Amino acid sequence: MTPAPRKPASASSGPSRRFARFEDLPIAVAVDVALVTAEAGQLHALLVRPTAPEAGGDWALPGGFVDPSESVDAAAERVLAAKAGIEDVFLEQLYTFGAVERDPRTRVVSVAYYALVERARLGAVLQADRRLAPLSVPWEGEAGGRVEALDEKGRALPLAFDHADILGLVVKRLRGKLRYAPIGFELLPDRFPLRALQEIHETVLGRPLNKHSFRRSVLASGLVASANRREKTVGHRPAELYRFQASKPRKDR
Amino acid sequence: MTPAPRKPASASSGPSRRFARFEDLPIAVAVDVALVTAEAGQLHALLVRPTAPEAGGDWALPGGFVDPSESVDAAAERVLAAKAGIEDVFLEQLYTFGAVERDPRTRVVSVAYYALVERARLGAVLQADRRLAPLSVPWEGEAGGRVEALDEKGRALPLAFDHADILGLVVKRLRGKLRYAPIGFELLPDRFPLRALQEIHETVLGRPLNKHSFRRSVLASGLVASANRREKTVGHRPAELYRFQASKPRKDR
DNA sequence: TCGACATATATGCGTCAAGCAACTAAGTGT
DNA sequence: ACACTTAGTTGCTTGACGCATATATGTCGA
Repeated sequence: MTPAPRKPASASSGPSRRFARFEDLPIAVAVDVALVTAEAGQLHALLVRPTAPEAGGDWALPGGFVDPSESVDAAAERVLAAKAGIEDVFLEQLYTFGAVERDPRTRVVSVAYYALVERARLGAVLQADRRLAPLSVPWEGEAGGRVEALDEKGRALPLAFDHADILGLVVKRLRGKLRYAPIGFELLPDRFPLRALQEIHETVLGRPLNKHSFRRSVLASGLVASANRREKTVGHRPAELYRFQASKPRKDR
Repeated sequence: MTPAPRKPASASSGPSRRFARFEDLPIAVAVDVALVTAEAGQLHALLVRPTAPEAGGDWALPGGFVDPSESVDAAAERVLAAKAGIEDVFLEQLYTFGAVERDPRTRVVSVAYYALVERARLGAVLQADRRLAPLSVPWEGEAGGRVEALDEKGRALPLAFDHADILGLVVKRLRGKLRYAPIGFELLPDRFPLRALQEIHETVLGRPLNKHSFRRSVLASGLVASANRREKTVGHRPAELYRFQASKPRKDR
């Protein structure tokens, strides 16, 4: 999974070193955040190139160590704000990666998060050092579900550590969550045509959905309300715009 | 959420203490394992009384600190084997609890796991210091979903730290997972009547299921196969016994 | 030995959600 | 006026699920 040095750094710093108190155990706690959006039928994630060549110069998810005075959740928010300038978005813990040698330098346990944001909010972030890379998402049933990040020519970008695994799990989580949670709205602007929501779902699930069925179920869910407005189009009938509505007036289940 | 001392121990050991290397950051990494089984229509979890009165003498989930030389997953397995004598069971990461003051003594980030096992495998474990406590499981839609552990008289046992939150999340996870994963079999012996599987599902979901529908969907799933055997009963028709079958010969979806 | 009893298993049918296809609606441009 | 494109609707079919009821298979007691 990771190249080169195999022994953890803690071992090389003294095999018989003892720690008087458990809070001195040399395990660093970090967070990695996958900032995901959808555009043109593909999922995209924000990647940064580490300034230091420690990770082999590979592209990486924004991340950082957890400060002892902050909660792990707060660390994820801080990282997202510092490295992407993004606040107040859907941010949820994904999974904790605790393999011994996931970082060849030293022992790091990383709590991975994923955030969802509409594409338009990322404009200011996309600079030289930071990029929004499209993800090559494998078919749902495929073994492993390993996800690659692609550059502008469709080549796979080398990802640091186990960050490809993290992205793979993000996609799995999104697919599972879409079945019962309204996460599609996180990737859309305030007002949107139903077709855009369907495209989001199809992008996440990786398969086409029936227009009538989708429309029927979304409207019946009570999660959307008409904005009494229409989109501006250039050669065809404009679609009605909807907005997300938190209330969920279904009977039960 | 937790009583008494509010300041983390790291602060009291020197407010301006610096750490030369990030691996000396004073955050301890621990695992807590909820060992869950089902019996008589109720979920049960294994609780231990800490030998030291550090946690206020409250009942707690089996847990321990992660050793720098082992993965977090391995630590969970080790804790389960050491404190419950249980190996080779369904064991899955649940969530990582990272609030600053979840343990009033010092900063501990805990990776929670849950394990499923059939009741019969727990026999040797239930001793004076360890107990299998029934869980009072709130109704699905209920706010918070906080779960209590009950003693033999139905009174709520005081639980250490945020362990009640962990148990609440276990129940939520089980309910969600039951929809698409065959976790019911983990709680049953090798051969079982379908009625027992339905009882497991009803216990986890907290609501009755239609017998015909349940039977139909389970048999259609291809996950069970007849064991060509019947249970031994004492006054009525015996049920056919089934066994879990890994293959899943459905077309898709 | 036979019938009451309890639980298992099957049958029939109504309801509802989802899928497929074809149709109508509302814009722009020639 | 008519072609073109996308939006939205209608009708029908299929399949999953729920409820009620009937039949099956064992034990047990009169």
